[in-house]
Amino acid sequence: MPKQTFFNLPENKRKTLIEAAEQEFARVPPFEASIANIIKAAGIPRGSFYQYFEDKEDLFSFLLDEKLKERKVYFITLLKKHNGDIVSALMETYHNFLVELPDEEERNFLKNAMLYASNRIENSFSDMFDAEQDKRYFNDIKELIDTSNLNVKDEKDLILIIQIISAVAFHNFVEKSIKKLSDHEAMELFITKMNLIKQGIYKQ
Amino acid sequence: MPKQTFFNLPENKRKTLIEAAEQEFARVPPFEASIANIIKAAGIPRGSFYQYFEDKEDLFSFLLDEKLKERKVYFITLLKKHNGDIVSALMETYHNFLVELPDEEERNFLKNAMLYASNRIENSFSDMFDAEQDKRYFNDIKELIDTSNLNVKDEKDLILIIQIISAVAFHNFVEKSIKKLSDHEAMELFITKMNLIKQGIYKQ
DNA sequence: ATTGACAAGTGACATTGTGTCATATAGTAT
DNA sequence: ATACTATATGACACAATGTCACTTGTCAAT
Repeated sequence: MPKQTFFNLPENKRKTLIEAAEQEFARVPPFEASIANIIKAAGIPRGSFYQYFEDKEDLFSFLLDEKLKERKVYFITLLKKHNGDIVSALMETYHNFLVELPDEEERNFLKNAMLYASNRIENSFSDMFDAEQDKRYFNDIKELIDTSNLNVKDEKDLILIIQIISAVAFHNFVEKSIKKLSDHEAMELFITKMNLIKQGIYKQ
Repeated sequence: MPKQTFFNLPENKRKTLIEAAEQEFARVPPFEASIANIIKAAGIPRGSFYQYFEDKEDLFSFLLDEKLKERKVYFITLLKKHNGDIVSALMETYHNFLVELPDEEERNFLKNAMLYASNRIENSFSDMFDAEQDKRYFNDIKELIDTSNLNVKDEKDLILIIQIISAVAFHNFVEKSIKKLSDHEAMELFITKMNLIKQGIYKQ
């Protein structure tokens, strides 16, 4: 977590700094991002940076968490829209992520995060069950999911299902990036995979 | 790829260098690994390193590919042992990976790779279909897989299934590492996930 | 208004690491 | 012996990180 000093900063200074950091993390993966670039763009001295953050990692985590929070809120909206059908909701989330993210910078930030800090993101869903505020988030989601057509016998199964579809969505995105698939191609593959998971890969 | 010079090296010098590199990449994730440490441990001058490799990334890729090749060969063995049941074979592969990897260094190398170069590994299976030598590997595998109980209508579906179970295995490992689960706990979760995928997450 | 105490700001600096290059050395074919 | 090519080497230029001693700002108590 950033230090208190960071949160005490006047609004506009904090915004500028965040904006500069987002630019840098959109430009290159986190491990290549340079603090020097960030402070130059934000116009703050080197020492100040270390007043606000432990290090680059600390800043990156903060930004990533912010973004993921937004995504989670959005996912809840979609879950409602799809009447609790978790796979449909995820498909629209993914579609939106691929083709409707309007901001190039946002897109690249998330792409760099997914490719090079995947461990953090992949567990974004899992983390829900540890942190306190996210326990509430999971409960929200659990309420919304329609389990009547799902093959689950308890809450644990539900968690596993969320993990499975997240893992596949995630993998699909990595595949898209590496093979440079079009949005359409990636979406096709994703849909087929989801169908396989829904009906089961083994014959009954 | 390493430069020809590297392959021209006398056996023992090359071994020493590889050993030093593996140690370093087992110690820390690739982006924190230091060339300085590697050359110090290997006892070669700085300039020589750049005779052999483009950069750290080049060396890391080379080592990773070597390791993955070994894993692939092992997977084929298991596929035979399990009479073409791809899920059973993967479960044993995963089990072996968790509890029977004897070498602490090997284990850490792969762990660092999986956590911080996941994009490379996740596509290890996918890559099979691009590179030439790996096309042969996929054909080998395809021959061995028993598709009679699988819900596949063509080769494409089979590829997707391989991707799905790889993605889930991969995610499971990341989860284990981050939440520090025991081998046993991780294995339990994995088995349940595989069963969900086999029978389908939706009621028929 | 002055003081003191604590919070925040600052940039020079030590340290560590990277990739390059000019030069030295070894190997080989003629 | 010569010329040509491949390899070896470490000093160096450059870039980045994290720290620290010092400065500046804020604000409550007197």
